[in-house]
Amino acid sequence: MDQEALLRAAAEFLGRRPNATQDEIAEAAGVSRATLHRHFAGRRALLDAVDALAVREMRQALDDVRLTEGPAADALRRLITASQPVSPFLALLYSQSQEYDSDEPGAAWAEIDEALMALFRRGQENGEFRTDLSPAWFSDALFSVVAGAAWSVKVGRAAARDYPAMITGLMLDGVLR
Amino acid sequence: MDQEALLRAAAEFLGRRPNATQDEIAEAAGVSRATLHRHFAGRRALLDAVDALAVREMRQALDDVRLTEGPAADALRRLITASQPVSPFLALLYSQSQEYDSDEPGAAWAEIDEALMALFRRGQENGEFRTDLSPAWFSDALFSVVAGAAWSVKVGRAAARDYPAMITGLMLDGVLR
DNA sequence: TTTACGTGAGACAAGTTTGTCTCACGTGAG
DNA sequence: CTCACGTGAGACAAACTTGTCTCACGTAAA
Repeated sequence: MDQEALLRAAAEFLGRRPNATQDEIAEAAGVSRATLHRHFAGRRALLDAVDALAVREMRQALDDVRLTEGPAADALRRLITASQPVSPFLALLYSQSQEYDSDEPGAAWAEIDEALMALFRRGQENGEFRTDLSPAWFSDALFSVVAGAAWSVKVGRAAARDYPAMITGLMLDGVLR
Repeated sequence: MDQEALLRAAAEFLGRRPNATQDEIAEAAGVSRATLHRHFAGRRALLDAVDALAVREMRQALDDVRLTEGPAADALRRLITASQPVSPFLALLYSQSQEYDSDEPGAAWAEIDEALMALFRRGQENGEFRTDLSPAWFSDALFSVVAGAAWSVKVGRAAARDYPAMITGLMLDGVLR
């Protein structure tokens, strides 16, 4: 198992069980605790690596989908689709970045949050999106819904292939017919 | 501090920090660890009590709002409003109920989940709600959005008084104008 | 074949958390 | 005033987790 795959497995498990012990994480990732330690020298290092992975992937997603191009709703759809690989651990990092003891991860997430809010603002300013709810809420809600969808997929309540449509449908149009 | 207030404070803190130690929980609740222990004899007992509190409050909310009466959308609005007191720790319990080691809490949550899905199905059958997304997803999404809103309120990104409108707006109508 | 490397298992020390208890104190009621 | 009660602080043992290391093994490449 290469380090990236190990890190991803650990991240996904931690996304579901923030309380997991190093033993449990290692087992879930299919390696021994010694091996986990060899790759990530301690829990702190592992958490930092998970955080860095999520930030990197979110930044990549933001770059790839070019949030500033085209209609805001289309950009949001692209982003939702691009978020799927990081979705199993996204909410873990984002919400805990507010509880984190280190300044740097928080700054990275703030930047990502700002990019999302800018997208929602753009949509509001050009008339695509409603203006009675705040961009900050939209950003938080998107993270929440992404996390919820990841969880649904993980526990088998939804199919992975439905991930984009589930979120897009709900975020853009809501449940009303 | 009476036991219920202590439990609620602990639950809210745990909702934000599932990893919190007993020391941290006690401090957040404004009591000593010894006192926390006197009320809840150990972490297991505390978690069980938090779970029972959330289940009780959700059941109360479901009873109060009478999900089977009136239009499904109105019932959903009533439920969203009624969920506010339990929102800070709802997602903690619901998502962890799937990871729980005890059968009973899972069963209680399954019952609550079923009531929610029944509401969404009712809405779909009578034409109020879209049918292309599943009631299971709607239920999961509601829990996620409720949790996200609670978090937004807690960290000051949204006002508590806006809680119902934030969720109702997003869940029912989405972000599109 | 040998060598290099990565690994798991197991051991052990250190660190942390938990469970539990005692003592002293403060508060409110009678 | 005394009594009853709840509490925090502190102590300590037990349990658990973490960090770290060594040894033996398996695998792949030369």
